[in-house]
Amino acid sequence: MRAQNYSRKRQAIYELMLSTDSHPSAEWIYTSLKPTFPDLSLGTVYRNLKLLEDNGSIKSVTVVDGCERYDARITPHSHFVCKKCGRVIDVFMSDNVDEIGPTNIDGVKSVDSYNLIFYGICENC
Amino acid sequence: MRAQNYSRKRQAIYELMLSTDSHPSAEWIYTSLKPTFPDLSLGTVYRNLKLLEDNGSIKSVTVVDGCERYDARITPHSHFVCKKCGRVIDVFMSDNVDEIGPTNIDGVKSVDSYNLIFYGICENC
DNA sequence: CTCCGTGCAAATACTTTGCAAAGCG
DNA sequence: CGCTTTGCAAAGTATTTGCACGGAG
Repeated sequence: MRAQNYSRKRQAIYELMLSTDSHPSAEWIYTSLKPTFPDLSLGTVYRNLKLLEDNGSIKSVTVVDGCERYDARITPHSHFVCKKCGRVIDVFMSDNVDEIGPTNIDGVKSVDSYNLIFYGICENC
Repeated sequence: MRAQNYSRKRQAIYELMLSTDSHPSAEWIYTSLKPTFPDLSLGTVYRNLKLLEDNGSIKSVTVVDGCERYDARITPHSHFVCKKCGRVIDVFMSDNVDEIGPTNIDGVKSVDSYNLIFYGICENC
């Protein structure tokens, strides 16, 4: 097991993820990088997204219209999803959210994360 | 447009949904009802779930391992998803959750719902 | 007769995977 | 050389849809 990130394409995917707050889908990344890497294939994007997710570099936010959406922002925050256009927007909340956290839940051994998503209409729609 | 729910199979699907708190997937419903309706088809289950969702009788909770999970409990509450076995458990919280609600979010016109999901390990795993 | 509801199978759509070739240390 | 990464195409999987038939009013 080596320290890894030494693939150009993986690097590019990750950097693109870091540079945007649009919570990209695999398709979006593919389309964005295709001009720069004409031989890029969609399979590679999927593989690398999964890999980056596994090593904790990015997170899966949610599935919008059947497409998985990712976020390179690791610090805990919530999201808003536009029900019309599918846009995903970061939502930062006062830390009172933490107070919701891990209450005792019947039938649950341990809680280690949560995901809070708001739904509605964005200002462009 | 008539008041409708007068299909036997739809009725059965809805009643099954009401009788369980396991947040079924289409497949689970299909398997459960197949003995009673040997000629039931998966397509019908999907069609009726969508229909019930559209008319507000049930709600989509989340997607676990690629499978959409539904809930006939309409009153607002949260969920816990076991990352190992995929079990979905209802979570009822003190109403301080409401306080999280619709804060002003940049780029958002209106918020009309939210979805809060906890992840962790359930007591069976 | 006219709709609604359904079985069945084919079609979608996103994602995963097998494999052989290319890259990198 | 050995291990990683990738393109490509095929396979997978959950879900949707077209169509013709069956049932209720």
